[in-house]
Amino acid sequence: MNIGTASEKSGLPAKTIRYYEDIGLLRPDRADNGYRDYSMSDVHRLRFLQRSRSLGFSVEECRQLLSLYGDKERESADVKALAETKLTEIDRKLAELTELRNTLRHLVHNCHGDSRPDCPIIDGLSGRAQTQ
Amino acid sequence: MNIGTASEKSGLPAKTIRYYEDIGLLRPDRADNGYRDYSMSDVHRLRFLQRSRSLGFSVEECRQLLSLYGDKERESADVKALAETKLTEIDRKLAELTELRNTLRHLVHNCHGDSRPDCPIIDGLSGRAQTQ
DNA sequence: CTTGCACTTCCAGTTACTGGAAGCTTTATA
DNA sequence: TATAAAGCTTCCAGTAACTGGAAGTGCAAG
Repeated sequence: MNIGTASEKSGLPAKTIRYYEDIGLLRPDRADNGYRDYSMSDVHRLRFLQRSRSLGFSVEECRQLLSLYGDKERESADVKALAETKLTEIDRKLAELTELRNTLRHLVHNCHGDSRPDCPIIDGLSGRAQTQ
Repeated sequence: MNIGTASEKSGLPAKTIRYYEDIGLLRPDRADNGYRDYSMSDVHRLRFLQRSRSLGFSVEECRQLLSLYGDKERESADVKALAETKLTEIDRKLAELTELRNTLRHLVHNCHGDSRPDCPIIDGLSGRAQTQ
């Protein structure tokens, strides 16, 4: 499929898809007319990149995560260690997102726009306050 | 407190904290010697910025979220609409993170590094596959 | 009193895109 | 079949969000 279709299916702009190719994150085929030709597997990689980037992982972290798949030379222990490191990060992100959601929920339900100067919303937004 | 302490408490590099001041995200006091002087409220803002940036929100989105607090001119409906938009985004991010975690968990527990060529991990990593 | 570390500003470099020009290919319409 | 529009190509420049380093000042400890 052409880059436009891959863009639609992955949620990434065509520009970004070409950029990801430039930095070696995928290598689509080329058709006879010179157009890039994306497989479903390419689209899966792109969707994964779209997601993990939007969740705050760096491009290099995404590269590592992608290497968990399809890299036949990697040792099992190696793969597991990397995946477990990322799992810990993901769990932290989940906890932080949950807290952020709770705070915003509170804001929506309890604040009425009167902006009392003592509204402690910022404390919630910033997570458990460090008093020391 | 000085920028070094604010950096420790917020988890942001001093460089980044100065940058956030440059782009108008906070306005710490200045001591007589010219040093920036951060309050606990500043640190809360910084911690919030650290979190929401690492969770994939842009600086401009963070600016909006920060404006939910302390902007006494905003209308209640306005604040609620913004918060609710962000809540929807956060819920989507939560779902995506949860899926990503499940996929990595599966990888850690079920893949043994033998890299079967039909290992469907990439499908999981990329979310529900779009077959059409 | 001087060594060293933290702070200041300023400017240059990096990461990860993003926009636009110039040109070729394909597709839709007259 | 002509031709216009849309989609693709490369290349180069610009932006966002930092990040590193130089050059200089403040301050606390030995």
